[in-house]
Amino acid sequence: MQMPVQRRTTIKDVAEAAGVGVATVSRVLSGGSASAETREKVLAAAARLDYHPSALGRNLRQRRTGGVGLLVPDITDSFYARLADGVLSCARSYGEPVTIGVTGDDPERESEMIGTLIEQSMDRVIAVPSGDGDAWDPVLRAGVNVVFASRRAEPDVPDVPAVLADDRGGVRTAVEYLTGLGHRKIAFLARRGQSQRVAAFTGALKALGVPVEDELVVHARASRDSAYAAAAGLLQRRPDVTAVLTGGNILGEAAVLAARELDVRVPRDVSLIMFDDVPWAELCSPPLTVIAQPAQDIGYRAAELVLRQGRRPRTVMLPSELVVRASCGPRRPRQ
Amino acid sequence: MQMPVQRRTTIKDVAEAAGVGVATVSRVLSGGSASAETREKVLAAAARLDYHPSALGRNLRQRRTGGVGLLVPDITDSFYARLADGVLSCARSYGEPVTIGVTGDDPERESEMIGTLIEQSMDRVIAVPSGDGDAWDPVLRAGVNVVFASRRAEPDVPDVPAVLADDRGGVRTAVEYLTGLGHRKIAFLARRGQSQRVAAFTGALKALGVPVEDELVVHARASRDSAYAAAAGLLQRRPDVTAVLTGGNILGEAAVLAARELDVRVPRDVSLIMFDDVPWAELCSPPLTVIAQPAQDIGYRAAELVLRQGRRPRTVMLPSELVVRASCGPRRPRQ
DNA sequence: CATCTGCATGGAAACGATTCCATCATCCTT
DNA sequence: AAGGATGATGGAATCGTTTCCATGCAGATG
Repeated sequence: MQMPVQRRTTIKDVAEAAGVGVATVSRVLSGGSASAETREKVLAAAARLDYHPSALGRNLRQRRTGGVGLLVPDITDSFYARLADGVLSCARSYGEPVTIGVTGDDPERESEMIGTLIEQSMDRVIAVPSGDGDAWDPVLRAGVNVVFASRRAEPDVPDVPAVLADDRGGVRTAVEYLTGLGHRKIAFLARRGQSQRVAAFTGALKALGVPVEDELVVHARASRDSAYAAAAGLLQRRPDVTAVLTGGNILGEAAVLAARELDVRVPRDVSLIMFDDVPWAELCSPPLTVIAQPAQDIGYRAAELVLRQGRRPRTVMLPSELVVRASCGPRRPRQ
Repeated sequence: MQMPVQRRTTIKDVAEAAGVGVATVSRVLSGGSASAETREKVLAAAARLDYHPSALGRNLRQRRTGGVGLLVPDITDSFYARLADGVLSCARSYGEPVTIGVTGDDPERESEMIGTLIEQSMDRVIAVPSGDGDAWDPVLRAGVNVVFASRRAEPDVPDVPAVLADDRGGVRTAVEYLTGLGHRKIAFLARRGQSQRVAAFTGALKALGVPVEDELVVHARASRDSAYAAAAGLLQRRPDVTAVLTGGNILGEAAVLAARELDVRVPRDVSLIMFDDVPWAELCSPPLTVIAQPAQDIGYRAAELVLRQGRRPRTVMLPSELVVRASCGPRRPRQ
């Protein structure tokens, strides 16, 4: 049984029903000037016919698609999910739809998605940039309003505002905390694209007079498998390491699993601090000490920046916070 | 410094550059018939001008927006995030953008988002329905291709296919497992809208000859707070309960926290089974026994259904699986 | 040779909104 | 009372595509 598909009621129908011209209907509906009497008639007709303006017509005429595009590396990662939630929540209050793309932190896929966005004439985009800043050139030239969230592109793209968490501060606090507990051999498990955090890490070590070993900064790709391999590799290769800082919750998860698998006790054998507070950090055994990031806020603020016209600051910095639970202890050599 | 915004190159520009008519360009680019020579000229011109067709123009003409709409209760919930990931991954292979809306499991918000979808002329929608099936009437009448994921609307909407996990089977296996361990007072922590699972739960109990107590089915709203309140309330009010089944991972998280707070040991005092396997279930202390759901698959299959034309089955049922870890033990009275 | 078939082609009409501009009525000012 | 300012109004152009249809040409068929 096929339901008859009814033709969409257009502005023309409303105009006819109200006995006025289409221009008048458009004006009334978008808040232009009109006499009280006409306004009445038009609104009545629109309601009677259950008229909903077509975004398509409007967008074509205005040469822009309403709504905002959002590009994140992985929607399955709690951090990006919360970020997306912030964007969605802000966009909702503006009545704007949000189109999401997953880049997998792959520059090529990112370019592909950017292409789609241009094709859609999206003129407002929030992105966690994965790759090459140069990929954003065509977008900017097309007049798209871009805001970066959670990190900048590299090489950096000037004129694009960014909403960031205070990585530097978070890392410094964490490193100070660990050295305070006596740790000297501290490793950093990073994902590609976290050069900002890595820089903050080595900087903090230097500032505290702790020798920096390049080999203690380990890079993984964005997948769970790669994260696990990196974590397990580090723990096996360097039994002298007594503390690990992970650049994200996927890596933190991998570190916990790898430690458990290799029978390395947390925090007895190694202390662990994870970037990003997630609901399960508290449920974990032991509960994890984390550097909390305001993921939802980052998304919300970025959306505000992209949706509200007006002066746009170059950078909005949001605070990170060290949340101490039970995954760190005093240094005890493992060997 | 303001970058000059360049005018978009249109099909007309290409036609001019290639020395042919616009109709011909359109035909060549969308695979229509044309002589080899013309095709050559057109493609060369298009490439030279870096022409990207505007989705806006096409959509208006074809009276439909490409892409698919996706409505989920909460993108922050790992289950829905994975479901969304499945949808995104399938849609990507079709080159279709995905627009996401969060309903918060609130029928009113759902209606609002449905309104937005219609306004956008989205003609393909995947939804985890929150409320009233009747809210979907206008959408269907507008000729939109809808597929439900993870659950059906109630009252059910005929003619809308659904991709579901085998709740019934999962619940039955779990209940059999618990009764096998000697449990008789088994509670179900449900979220609103999980009547399907609740029915399966009471059904399974009946089939095993265990008396059903209505009071042991507790309902919570979609928020973390509400989930915690429900879990804590249950554990305090009914010290005779020795096993708890939770209808989702948020409720599972709440149950673990509440138990810990109230000094109820898992699995010594109560056994716990959670619906939906999440990465942290293994990291939890104790590791949780769960009913795993193929969230990503559900999303992928739903997207396939909505994107691929052709015969659409009324229901696609995907298997659930009981993953036994360490959160269940033999019955030991708490009192 | 006349006609028919088939194909490539381009002009023009949609699609549904916004917005420019010309028209007209009304009211105020001098 | 004439002129100008103001505000409401509707016709028509526009956005960038697809698609209908008429045209013209080439080759096949009677």
